[in-house]
Amino acid sequence: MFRGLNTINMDAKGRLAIPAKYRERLAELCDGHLVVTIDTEERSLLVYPMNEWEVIEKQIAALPSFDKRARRIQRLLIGHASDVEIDGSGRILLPAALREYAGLEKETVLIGQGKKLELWSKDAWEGTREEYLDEANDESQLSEQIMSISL
Amino acid sequence: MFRGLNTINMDAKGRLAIPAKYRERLAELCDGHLVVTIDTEERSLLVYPMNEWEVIEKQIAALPSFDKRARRIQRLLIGHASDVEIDGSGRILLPAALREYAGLEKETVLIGQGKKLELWSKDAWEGTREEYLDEANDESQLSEQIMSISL
DNA sequence: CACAATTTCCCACTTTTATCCACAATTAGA
DNA sequence: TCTAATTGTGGATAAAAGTGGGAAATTGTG
Repeated sequence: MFRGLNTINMDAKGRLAIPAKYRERLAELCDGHLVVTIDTEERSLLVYPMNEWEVIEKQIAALPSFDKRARRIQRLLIGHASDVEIDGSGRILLPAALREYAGLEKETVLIGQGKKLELWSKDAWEGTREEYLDEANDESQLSEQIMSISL
Repeated sequence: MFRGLNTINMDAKGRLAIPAKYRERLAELCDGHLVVTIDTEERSLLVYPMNEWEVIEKQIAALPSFDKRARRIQRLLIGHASDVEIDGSGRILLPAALREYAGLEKETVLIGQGKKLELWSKDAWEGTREEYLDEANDESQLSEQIMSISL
């Protein structure tokens, strides 16, 4: 499971150093071969090890193609999915289109989310996080399922 | 079960000495491998032995990922969860982002809470404790379940 | 086909992190 | 109360990771 939050500076060429603690696992899992796509709910990016992505892609591709919403999801997710390799210095190069979508400039935040990672611009993340915290304290908004977890 | 309250000075590098009385147990339970994340209700941190954390993480990860509220909780809890190891001198290094979240500077309070520990800045803890005491004396705020406990 | 622009690869430098060690403070025992 | 053992604290140093930039290779274009 990927977990935890890492702030990473993207350089002028759009290169992003993957935290060293993740590299070994990524090398094992997928030989450093990742897929980056957009998160359709937030202005952020999703980063999958190739093996995990393939599972997701199959599910998306299997959606009924006569369903308009399904086709939209397919266009968005598969359409933006970019193959990306970890280079000799542990960095990936993010396609300009994806950088733009997520508003990435220099300061970014890479967040472990179980089987995948999420990538945010630092500013966007900090703003969004405050909203989340407010909502997490509003019990009326939480489902029973969530309330039942005893931390 | 962890119980009791310990005041600990964090050093300039963000290192925190785990009370000696906990060390042996933590070595047995999880080989000194801990996970620290944020408490979403208070500006404090939760410290879990790895084995306990894994139980929690599974429950959180199992929430339906198409539910926005669930995804927010996942982002907050799993996203801030940091692996941390007890070093040769019995200390852990707290990631800067978590220190910031809980407003930890130097004086901190580590509080035993059953299967986990909570970490507060001393000032924040003392303020919050007073609030709790006031509320606990206001019987109208207590649920039947709480009232029924015979101390 | 030549040239420009972009991308990829590689190397060197800087910064950060981890590990180790030494000493101070505290506690427990005699 | 003194001594010994354990715990707390700070810092030095070696290793690793992060960062930037230049040259070579590739691609696109006139």
